[in-house]
Amino acid sequence: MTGSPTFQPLYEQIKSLITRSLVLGEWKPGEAIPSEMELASRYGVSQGTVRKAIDALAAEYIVVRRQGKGTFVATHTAPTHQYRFLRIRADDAEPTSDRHHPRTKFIGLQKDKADANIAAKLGIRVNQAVVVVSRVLVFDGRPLILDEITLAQSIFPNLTMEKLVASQGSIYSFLETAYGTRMVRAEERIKAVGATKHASKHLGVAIGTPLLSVDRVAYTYGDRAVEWRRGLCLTSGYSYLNDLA
Amino acid sequence: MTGSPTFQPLYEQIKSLITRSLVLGEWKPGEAIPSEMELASRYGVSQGTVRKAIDALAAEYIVVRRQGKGTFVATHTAPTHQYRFLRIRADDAEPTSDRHHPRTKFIGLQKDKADANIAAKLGIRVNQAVVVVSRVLVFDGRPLILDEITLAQSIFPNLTMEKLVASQGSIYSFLETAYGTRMVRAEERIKAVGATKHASKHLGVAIGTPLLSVDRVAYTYGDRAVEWRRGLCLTSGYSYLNDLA
DNA sequence: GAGTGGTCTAGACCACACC
DNA sequence: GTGTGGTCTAGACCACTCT
Repeated sequence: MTGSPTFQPLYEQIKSLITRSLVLGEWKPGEAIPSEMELASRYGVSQGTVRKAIDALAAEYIVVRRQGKGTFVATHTAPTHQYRFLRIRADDAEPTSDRHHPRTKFIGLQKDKADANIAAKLGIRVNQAVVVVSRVLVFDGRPLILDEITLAQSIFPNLTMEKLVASQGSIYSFLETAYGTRMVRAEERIKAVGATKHASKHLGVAIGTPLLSVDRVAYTYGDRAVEWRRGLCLTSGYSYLNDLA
Repeated sequence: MTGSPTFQPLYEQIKSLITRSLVLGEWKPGEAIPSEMELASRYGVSQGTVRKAIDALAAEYIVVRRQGKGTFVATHTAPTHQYRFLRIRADDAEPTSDRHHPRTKFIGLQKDKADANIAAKLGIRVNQAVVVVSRVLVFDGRPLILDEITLAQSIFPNLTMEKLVASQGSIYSFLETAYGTRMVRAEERIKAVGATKHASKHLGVAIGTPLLSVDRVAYTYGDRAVEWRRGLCLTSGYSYLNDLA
């Protein structure tokens, strides 16, 4: 007779509890979470229910299962997952080939205040402090992508060029180890644009050259937007890959 | 001591059996497949194992579950799934809004022979007969996408302009009802290019205007490639959306 | 061998659709 | 009410990893 209008399965609730522990940092990226049996007794449910909750988290790449070893908090630091969100591949390479590590050239870092657009995308207030990182990604010696990455200072304080340059690998890997904030998913909006003067300089092409403009909002646990970026991408010999299902 | 090197779970085998029935047309798109209990007794396994097989098929949108009613073969004919693979959205629309049905303007249909590139993509022999359909998709009165769609005649025989024009809705919906071939997934490769003379004419923009070039290979059951297309897409006021996970 | 995730089963009960 | 898919449980056994 309670008449709960919104029925929520037990495994969804368990999934939320596990996610909550991830947000609170009880288990850090790369670490193992407790075994299914342990979690089952902790939450007072059967192992099968915990399993279904973890299945859902594994499907979202929030955790990774390894048979015989345990279940681990997913991370961007592993070489194979460094550039998990990067969809650019050489046209002559296999889509599945993971050997495409670009080299990063940092260009600048400016402190700024959020305008209305960025404030809306990041869910912060207008004029709140942000950091804008500019960089170029170099593939096989060719500068292909010019990125402008905007982060809220409240979440990523004391970010400096020195730290970025010192960090190896992807920026997500760095943010994860330095601030404990892991990017879980992202939304991209793609357009075709002509190269601006600024882009033409950094990518070494003529002004007006067609480029992909890739806008991205990246989210951490609990669908919280924590990054906005715009990438300008040269696509001669390279393409943006997407699987539709 | 048999030492089976490649262990395959029971539910994977059941999944293959169900897929086989789909390929053979035992259950047509839109129809219900037998209940879990029926399939369980047919294959001599428990209901839970059948459930797991169907779960996998449902995750790939090959079948659709409806609580209380049954499990149905997925289809492109439902209004909400007509343009399931179309990722273009108006910038001012919600990404989730499904009200974006474009209008189709067919331009031409030519019979041709597969060149090396198309033969490789479609897995057919060079010089095998193909049909190339040209069309423009019109959004809100504006011509946005110029498509060139290549299909093997062996799979889609007797395709004519009349039939296409007479068909309502998406081309996948038509191919599904007319030939029973359902597109299950697709791979796209995206580049930025300048509008050719041909494209500029049909999209009403200047030559050289930056466009998205979207190459697609679409697959039916069993990962069989059955369509190759190239779309040229104008992105003023509209974007290509992609979710990264 | 001990511990982990992975599979399979059998049965109970819940939520939903149709009659 | 009957039949469907959806959830939850309990237990058995398999496959993998490490010691």
